[in-house]
Amino acid sequence: MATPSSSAAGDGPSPQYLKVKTHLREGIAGGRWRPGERLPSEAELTGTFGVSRMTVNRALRELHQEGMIERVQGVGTFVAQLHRIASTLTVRDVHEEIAERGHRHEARVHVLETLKASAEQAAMLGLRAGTTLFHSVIVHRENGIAIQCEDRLVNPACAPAYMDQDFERVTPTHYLLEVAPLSEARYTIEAAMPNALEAKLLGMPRGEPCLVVKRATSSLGRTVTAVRLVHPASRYFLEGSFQA
Amino acid sequence: MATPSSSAAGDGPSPQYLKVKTHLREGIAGGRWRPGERLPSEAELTGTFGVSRMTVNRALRELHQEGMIERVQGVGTFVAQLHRIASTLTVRDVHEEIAERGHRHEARVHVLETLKASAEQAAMLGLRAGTTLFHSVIVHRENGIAIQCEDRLVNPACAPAYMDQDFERVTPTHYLLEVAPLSEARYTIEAAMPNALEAKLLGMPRGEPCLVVKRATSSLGRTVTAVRLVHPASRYFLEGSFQA
DNA sequence: TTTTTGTGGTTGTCTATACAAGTACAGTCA
DNA sequence: TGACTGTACTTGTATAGACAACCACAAAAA
Repeated sequence: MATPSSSAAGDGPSPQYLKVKTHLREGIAGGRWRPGERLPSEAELTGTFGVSRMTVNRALRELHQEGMIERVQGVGTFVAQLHRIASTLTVRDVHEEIAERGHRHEARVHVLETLKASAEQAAMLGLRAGTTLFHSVIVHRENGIAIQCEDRLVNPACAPAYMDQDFERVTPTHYLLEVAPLSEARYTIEAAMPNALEAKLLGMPRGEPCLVVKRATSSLGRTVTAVRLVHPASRYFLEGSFQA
Repeated sequence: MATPSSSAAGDGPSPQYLKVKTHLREGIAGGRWRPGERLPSEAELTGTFGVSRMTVNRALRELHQEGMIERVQGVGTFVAQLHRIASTLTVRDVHEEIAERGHRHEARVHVLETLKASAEQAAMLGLRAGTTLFHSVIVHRENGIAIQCEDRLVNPACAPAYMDQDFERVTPTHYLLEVAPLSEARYTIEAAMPNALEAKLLGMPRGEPCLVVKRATSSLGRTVTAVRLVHPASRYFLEGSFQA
């Protein structure tokens, strides 16, 4: 959320629905209402704050979307059981990520080829074995230090011109998002040792593990690309935060 | 383009605002509107769907909250640049996670002690060095297989009775969430080699890396606990999905 | 006793209207 | 030319009212 967690700062008058929202949010965070406990009804809050029901409703609806409260039609509104710590983990384009830190991004293309899909590769893209695929291996550097090795398979039907791009200037992620609108992605995050090629390309000391993100992206029901992003443990980690 | 377009379906009449929402969402996912392009104004959508502006506004506001569109007051509504794949990564209580898979969860307490905080430990909890802290090391097993080593520091001021709990029955996460309402958490995810103790407790083969989640949890502005969760790479990974 | 029916309270959605705040642009004035 | 102003359009917020859907609970009926 953008706005001040506590009462309105100097940015001028904050909207009414935000006052209701922060009042409830602070009450929950402060233990005024415990998990499972019932909150005041919309009608009560309408009276308390002197605002219309629609305004109260918006506050409660947004708190519900944020997972802070549960609502049951005909019964009432309750504080959610917060035994989960959920937070949006953003897996961004590595170029953007580096640029945002104010650092220099370089990419070096080590492989850019077409190949016949093995059974395993075909399965990742939902195609038949033997189909022609595009394959690229690119190392990304932040201020000269290798932080990611990107090993990617691409479905030619979704990005026919993939082989003609200059991936030292535009990242495959960026290009593919322009060519095929993103509709779905699945990913896993795991630790692993790099294979020989990856260790060499990343210039990794022997015995150092990697943080590996595997991601498959679909557009309009077709799998566009499957990528394996390998990061040296000592140079890269994911972080996030959760605010109740 | 007439009205509802597509997937309304099955469960009876879906709300009007959802029809507007899915119409726009499908248009964006299908490339009808490209990233950066301008969408119809609220007034136009009002006419197209024959609903009130408040209903259209709700649809657009929710799409904005979901990161699908950008809105500029006085200018218009635009398709967001989807150069990021954001998804809620849920870091749950390990007991719940295992139970959800229908498996058996066991916990074994290896350390449960009070200690004087080192400078580094104190910093993690925002306390002064030398303060008394609680410390626990617990190994969690799924169907008898060790999948997590939980090394935790606890601020005694927030959970005075921590040492009296039976953590083979209730996980520290669960207990602490009951004692101190969760208001904020920060975490990092990284790959690392286990230290000697962790490798032994987890029964890990030599040379296998770990997925490490570090998390600090705050309640009412005070840091309650800092935990390091170590998972053998071969037995544990995180996964998630993103739907546009 | 068991079943049915009403009734009041609650959330979910929708409307028509209103004003505020911001932007873009054409037209006007110096 | 350049600065200013007015107007139209857009989104942001708020209101009062309405009806639907749903639930809990008490009262009435079997």
